[in-house]
Amino acid sequence: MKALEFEIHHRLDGALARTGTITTPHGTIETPAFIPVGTKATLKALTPEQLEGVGAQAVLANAYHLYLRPGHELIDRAGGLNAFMNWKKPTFTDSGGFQVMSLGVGFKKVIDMDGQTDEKPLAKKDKLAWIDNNGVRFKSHLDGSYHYFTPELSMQIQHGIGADITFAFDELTTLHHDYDYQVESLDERTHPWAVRSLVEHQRLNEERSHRPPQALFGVVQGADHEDLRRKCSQFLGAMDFDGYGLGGALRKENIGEIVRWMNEELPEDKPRHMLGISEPDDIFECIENGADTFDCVSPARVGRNGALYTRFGRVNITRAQYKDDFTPFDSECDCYSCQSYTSAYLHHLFKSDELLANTLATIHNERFIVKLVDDIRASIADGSFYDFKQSFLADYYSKK
RNA sequence: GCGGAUAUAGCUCAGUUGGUUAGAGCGUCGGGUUGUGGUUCCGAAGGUCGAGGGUUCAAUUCCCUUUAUUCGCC
Repeated sequence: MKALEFEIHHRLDGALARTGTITTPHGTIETPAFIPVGTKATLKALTPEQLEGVGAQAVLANAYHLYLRPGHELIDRAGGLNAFMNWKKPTFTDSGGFQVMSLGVGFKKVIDMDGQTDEKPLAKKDKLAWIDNNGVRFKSHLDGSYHYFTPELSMQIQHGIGADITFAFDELTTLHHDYDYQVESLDERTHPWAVRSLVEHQRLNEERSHRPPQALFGVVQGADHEDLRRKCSQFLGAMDFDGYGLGGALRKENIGEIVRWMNEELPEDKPRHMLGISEPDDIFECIENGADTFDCVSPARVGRNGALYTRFGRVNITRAQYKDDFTPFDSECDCYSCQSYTSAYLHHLFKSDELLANTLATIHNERFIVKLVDDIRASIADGSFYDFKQSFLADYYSKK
């Protein structure tokens, strides 16, 4: 059994977009696809059946969180992530590399897409991560205990968890780091760590032959510098990864261009996963420029806070206009929430701080983004991508 | 009937010996959220300080009257 197979089915003329299938030991993913995030082996507020109900083809969990609790050895003893969380389809795990940045530099606006923020980095005393060229020292946000992550440990954790697709341990820099730091980060950490991740990964796949083989994606960094993005893509592209993660600080206004720089250099016959992206305009840009899969917490997070997606943009269900609106929130939506409840009821659940609010909002938002990417996939297959993009985005941002 | 207490934002209450545009929590309204540090962050609106009169340069604050609520006693 191979860890991963990738087939390309359709291509978009004049662009890097394609449709295809990623096949893993736990099933197949039709791409492009949106992969919901279940950080701690659950998509908050949803059962696996509900997650499947929104059309999720896979789920992405986080090595850092599961290492701290309940521990990757425990998940291994449970039979792996799929068995542990009762999820039958493919799984991904992030390496913990994101936490190097979020716990270390700690910008409140984590990705800081536009690079223009008033947010200050964490003061030294508030930092929970310290980086060196061998790895990263973390202070657990749960109990304050110290842990030292290396590429090898990240891979051991990700193999213990047992996701089908894992990611190399990398350093996510921000747009606030200067060019020299970006160069140093690639040369001293992200590149050598990718090599070490791959070596340890291959060793673990042999050692753990009783488990289904796992795939490893290298993660491209380089912030918004074309030379660094291309250089990193070439470096990682020459290695024996099963696919690639497109990561790091991405400037919102030219996210498509940055993705193109990477995908022009990366091997065409391997899948590319866009880390942490889910806004509709970003998704269109990234797919057009060759991204195959996406993950992001945003649909779930904003949903739990009462912001729901519609064809005409994102709106807060807590707004007074929904108080006595007895129609479905989105009459065009085929999700369970919109098929079964009114806006007035959703509004009431949020105002009352009821748990079901989280469930219904998460179902709607995840379904919305999953379906959007499904529709984009169909539009590439039938050649209507540009028309679909134009009309969708015109509606979606018509109010802004 | 007598005595006491209380009246400040929609609600529950602060308001320091009288001193610039009277505050908080909750609620209301609007916005934010992009490889998650589980119920979050930001902002806004809203008050003739029960009413009337008086003292004072100045009253939510002191005095008088009155109204309402509430407690206790006949």
